[in-house]
Amino acid sequence: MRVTIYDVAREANVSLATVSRVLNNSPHVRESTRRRVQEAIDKLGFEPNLVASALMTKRTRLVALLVPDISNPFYAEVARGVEDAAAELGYNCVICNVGGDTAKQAEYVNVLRRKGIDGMIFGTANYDDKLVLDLSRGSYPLTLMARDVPAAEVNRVLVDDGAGGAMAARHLLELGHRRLAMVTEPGGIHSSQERARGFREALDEAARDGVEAVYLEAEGSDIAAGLAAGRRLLDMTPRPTAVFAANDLLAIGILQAAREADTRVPDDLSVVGFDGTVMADVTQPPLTTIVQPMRDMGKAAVRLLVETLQNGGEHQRIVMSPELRVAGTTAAYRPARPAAN
Amino acid sequence: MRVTIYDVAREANVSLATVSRVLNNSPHVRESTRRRVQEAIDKLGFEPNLVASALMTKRTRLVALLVPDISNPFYAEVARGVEDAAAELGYNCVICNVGGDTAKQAEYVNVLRRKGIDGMIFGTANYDDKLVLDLSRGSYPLTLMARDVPAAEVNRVLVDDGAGGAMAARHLLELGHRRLAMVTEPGGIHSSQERARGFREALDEAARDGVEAVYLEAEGSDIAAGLAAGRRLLDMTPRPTAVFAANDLLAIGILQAAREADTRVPDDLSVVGFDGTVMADVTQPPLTTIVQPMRDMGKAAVRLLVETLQNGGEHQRIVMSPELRVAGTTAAYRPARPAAN
DNA sequence: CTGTTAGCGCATTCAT
DNA sequence: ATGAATGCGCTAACAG
Repeated sequence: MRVTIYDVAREANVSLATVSRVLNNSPHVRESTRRRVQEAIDKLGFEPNLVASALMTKRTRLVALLVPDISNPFYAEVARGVEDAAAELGYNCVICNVGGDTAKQAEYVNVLRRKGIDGMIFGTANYDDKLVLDLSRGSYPLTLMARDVPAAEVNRVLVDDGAGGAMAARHLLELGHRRLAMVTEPGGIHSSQERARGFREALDEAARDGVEAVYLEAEGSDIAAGLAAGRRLLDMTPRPTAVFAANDLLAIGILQAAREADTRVPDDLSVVGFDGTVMADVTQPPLTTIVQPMRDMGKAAVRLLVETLQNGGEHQRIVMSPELRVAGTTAAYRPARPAAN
Repeated sequence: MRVTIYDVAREANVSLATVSRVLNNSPHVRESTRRRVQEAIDKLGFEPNLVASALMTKRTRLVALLVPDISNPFYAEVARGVEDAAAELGYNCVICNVGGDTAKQAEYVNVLRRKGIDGMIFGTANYDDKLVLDLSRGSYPLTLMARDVPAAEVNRVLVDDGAGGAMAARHLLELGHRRLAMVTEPGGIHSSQERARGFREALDEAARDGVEAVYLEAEGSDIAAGLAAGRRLLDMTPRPTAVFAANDLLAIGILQAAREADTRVPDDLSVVGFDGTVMADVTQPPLTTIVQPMRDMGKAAVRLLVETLQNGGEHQRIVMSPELRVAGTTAAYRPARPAAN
């Protein structure tokens, strides 16, 4: 970056301002001068310094994506959508793994703002996230992604978790299951609670014919937590014949627990997951799951954010619909089970 | 970002220069003035604008990571390492999905440079990548990651693919397999070829007792390509008793082909993958694979890059060792197979 | 349509 | 140890 706008101006016998106008496609430039300037640009191989430009315009065309962990397939898929849409719109995307650490997250946000990042997508936020509320009050451009903070004035891209839970419930009921279980994520993860609510309500609607349901809270959100929860589940008497897990990883853990216990899936236990990550496709049998449109969610998040950046305007809220993908881990309830082995 | 260094200077009754010195921890500031300035900073809630700073210093403390696809678990894991190490060193990380498109990649790089990105990590590069060579000649700070461009003067973090291939070969030989296959990625993917070379050489060393090996080139690098290759493989007569796939996804595809054909793994066919992504853990049985230290590779890549950014100096080359992780898809060759079903 | 004049917010000489 | 002056490379009024 050595040749500057000034060099171009001299080469083309015009002023800085004219070069700048050409660069920014201002309509107020005669075609012949535009060409002359363009030639000078090409000849000198001039490439505008966007840092200098950002200092004036206050826009870096950089957005940030904050996620708990980019190596988690769900967030990786979302990130793919975010980056794709950002690139399409002329933005680049800064990625941040914030884990669960609130202080770390605040520090990240602070540095990013000072670096001139135009706006952020939060793939992680608590229900009453102070940081989000502060940024929202300062009207810093934000999109929340798969996590809501009801009190904040920001864009949102959500998935109808309740509807997803209901889909799982109805699927299992239709297969004839009457003794059901759900494994939820620990603590106050809002989306997990919503999935449970939808599941419960759908069961309640159908409760006329003696449906029982038990709810287990896992001790984490990963495969190991699913395995532990699965073991507890399989020890229960009477044992549920079908289980809905709040995410795919938990479901996969439950599959492992079933294998340990020589419980056949789906013959002796039906399992439904949530997310539809690539992991669901490689289990054996492939996991029946409630699919979130991860990539599209990422794209939508960027589009809302950029819309806010460029046009301001009202904050938008997009609620996407999950979808049941029936694969190999669910089957009709069979009252009379053949002896195994 | 409304309060500037100038406001602080007035508040503390000093000049801009002094405030700047305090901000940059210059030793030439009296302790009492430093404190006075610091108080003014705190009182006003001043936060330095890093864009302005970058315009002077030419350093944004932003690095970019270019990968084919962040939703690919291998790159997601690498990205996790990159971002972690970057954060630790005070850098942020811009992520870019460049797919296989050379022109798109060049365009990305161009914009990133103009945005002042300090250096880049290439998780994708051809053997004689023109872009990498150009950047290298312009002495733009670069680290190549899992892909080499021999002629370039840049940092590198590589994995000993040849050694990995050899590990796979020796593992299978030790299990008594004598009729082997390898499924490679298509075209000129250097790492895949190296894995094949290591595999072949290890077999050659042991060739005294009649080892046969066949090499299949898959038509892609994903599960579908593995499935197709697996079908071809299982149709061969005599059929190989063990197969080494150039990556986990291909291996998973082969597992699926085996299932289709009622070929039991590992009883009737042993399968070894390469990478050690999370996907390898959730197949049934879990995939025996050659593990790359993905996260550490990402961290090392950043460290080399930042080292170059801060101290210049010689370009470094780190070669990491892969590791055999024996799981459930490999077993001893059994000449007399019991009738199945 | 084009040129002149000011900055954006900070770092960095060079004096003192 | 501190201050005054200058400029990083560009955009944005405001004239003309």
